[in-house]
Amino acid sequence: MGKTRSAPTLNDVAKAAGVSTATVSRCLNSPDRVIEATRQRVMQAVESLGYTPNFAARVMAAKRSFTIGAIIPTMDNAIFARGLQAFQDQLHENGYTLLVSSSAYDPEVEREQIRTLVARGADGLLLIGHARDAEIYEYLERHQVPSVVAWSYAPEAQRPSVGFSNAEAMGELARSVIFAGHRRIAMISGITQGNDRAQGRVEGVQQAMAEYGLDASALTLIETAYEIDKGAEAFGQLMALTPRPTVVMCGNDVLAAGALREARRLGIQVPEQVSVTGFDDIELAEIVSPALTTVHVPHREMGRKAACELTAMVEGKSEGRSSCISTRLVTRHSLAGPP
Amino acid sequence: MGKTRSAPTLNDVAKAAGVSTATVSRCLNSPDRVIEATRQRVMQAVESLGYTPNFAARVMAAKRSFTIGAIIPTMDNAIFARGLQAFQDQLHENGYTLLVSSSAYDPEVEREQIRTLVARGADGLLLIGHARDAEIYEYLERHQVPSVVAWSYAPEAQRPSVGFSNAEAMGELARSVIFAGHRRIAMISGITQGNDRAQGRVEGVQQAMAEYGLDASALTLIETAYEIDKGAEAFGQLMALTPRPTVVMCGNDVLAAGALREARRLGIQVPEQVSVTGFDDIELAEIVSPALTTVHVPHREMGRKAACELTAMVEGKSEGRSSCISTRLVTRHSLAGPP
DNA sequence: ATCTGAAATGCAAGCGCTTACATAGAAGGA
DNA sequence: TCCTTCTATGTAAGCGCTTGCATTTCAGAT
Repeated sequence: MGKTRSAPTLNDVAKAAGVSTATVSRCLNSPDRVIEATRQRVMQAVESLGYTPNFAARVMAAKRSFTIGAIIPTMDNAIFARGLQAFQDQLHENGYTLLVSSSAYDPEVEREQIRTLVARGADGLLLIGHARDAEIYEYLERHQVPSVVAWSYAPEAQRPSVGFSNAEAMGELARSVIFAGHRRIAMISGITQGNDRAQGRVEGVQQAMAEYGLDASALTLIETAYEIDKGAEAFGQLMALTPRPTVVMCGNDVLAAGALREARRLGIQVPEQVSVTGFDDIELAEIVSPALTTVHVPHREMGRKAACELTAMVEGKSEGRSSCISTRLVTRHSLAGPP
Repeated sequence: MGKTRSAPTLNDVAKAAGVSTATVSRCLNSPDRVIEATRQRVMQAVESLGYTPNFAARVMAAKRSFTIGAIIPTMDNAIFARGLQAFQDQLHENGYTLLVSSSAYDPEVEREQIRTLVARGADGLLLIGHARDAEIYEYLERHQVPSVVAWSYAPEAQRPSVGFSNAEAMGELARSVIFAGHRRIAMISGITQGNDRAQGRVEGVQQAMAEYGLDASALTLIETAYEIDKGAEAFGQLMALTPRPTVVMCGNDVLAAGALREARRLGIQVPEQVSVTGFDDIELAEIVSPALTTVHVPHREMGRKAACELTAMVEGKSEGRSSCISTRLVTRHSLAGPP
């Protein structure tokens, strides 16, 4: 197959330009430390050889990767998409690259991914939610990798977090549900085990019930994975109950979409016969019919803030401050009074 | 600041276990080349030090990263999610890690991402669609990075591809639309510029029309970005036409979901007053109402096949074979005869 | 007991880059 | 003119790992 031209290295560029590798490196990394004429010669060589620096070598020598890692529970649905996109955009603006992996809500997998990302030289990590083995935080500390937690706000934790109070946000929605007259309340929650966001949302509902003098332990609760089909299934079970709940509050919009789909299949009118609510206000919420009454989470804002905080930490400009973003109710058509 | 215990290296492990670094390395990479007793000692040291190999160093020394890169046009919606998930799962089974970036449908960005991924030592690349500068393929060749194209099937191209014929798939749907009696056909397509999938889908409709003796140039076509809002907007424009089309074929389910949303807003009954079709059969298709008549693409199968082919190429076990997967029509409720 | 060959382990040379330090000109002041 | 002070560039030491080759070890054969 003839001469196998293999990828050019710094050295090749240096030779071609008649300078040392140090100069080429400087041209690429701090152009102003090199005189104009030399720089042009070097850049030309780079261009004509089609040189791309070897990342591994660079990371190794510089001990800096300008890469941020993020581990999200799932890529399957849109829950994290918008926030992550904003996170990435901001990161890019700040000169960093994002590496994403998904843990499938499995702590064991997550731990593994964290190690992988660190081994790959991530300068910082974005984590979702606080619930996590202390050992993991120790590991990050040892490797001196800063991290911020998003989708959850807990100023009392020593970890910086950028998010909102899941309990309060859901509580607000629950109060308006109760205010609409509902008393037989059911909830389809995500798995609360090891998921502080899901836990917070359940607590939010319970607190609101307590506030209104309802028996919070009377809340009919089904926990299931955050999938459309699961939401549909849970809704089916709930509708088989006697007496039937008059409202089904869902842990997120995906679950709610499943509930709505099942309602349609069963010929149950929403909101005439039963009300349904969501959480997150992803695009889906507006597409389903009836459009979902839900809690709007400013994902973009959260993503951007998390990115800024994290890069500041990586660059030693911040010790890690938590910030709280505020959610708001979005009233559409899936919530009405009880039948 | 006291003693800063920093991350342990191979060397630290070697010392702790009283062996050479070579032995530790072998323990980790080919355990059977090391005697049981030694291995135990080493593993114990690894464990107690909390050692994680430095990825950059490993890649550099081994010239192998067991990493595959994928550049998809967007992460925003679910179009690529399912296929990519399957791709990743299979990759994981084969012992590889996936790195994903999204190009926002911008060739310039894509080219950059490809370079980045290669620089990061990706052993192979997954690309979406064929339309791409020849220069890019040359670059990949020079760096000896194999690639496979997915979401598109073109056996005549020298690049291996795993996908389906977008034209045929859409053609089949179009034939059934025409068969249902529609003559005034409109289409909301993704941007066809530099997107062979979108082009193929449009051609599919036109071919079907030609087959049935309709004037293919009479197809009312709107090109727009693959976003819900855009789909809604385009649908609005189409409905303002006189005479109104009796069916709106959408380039994918996302666009169709937008169309349906707008129809509801305008008080237009689907499919009584106008029919709507989608493409892809993502979860969304079943959630919207009426549920979409669409083309089912076996994304998972495609993802797995692409992963297998690509890893085979990386390992020198394949020269790169293309394979075609087959789509099928899914009849739901959004398509009926013309009013 | 000695020899042989295979198996286990050690040695050390890189992989491609960054960067502290050394060096060489150039420019300006005395 | 000579010396100081910059500035631009070169030199070379790693970064943490893998791996070809050399060396040691040890079981079995003689």
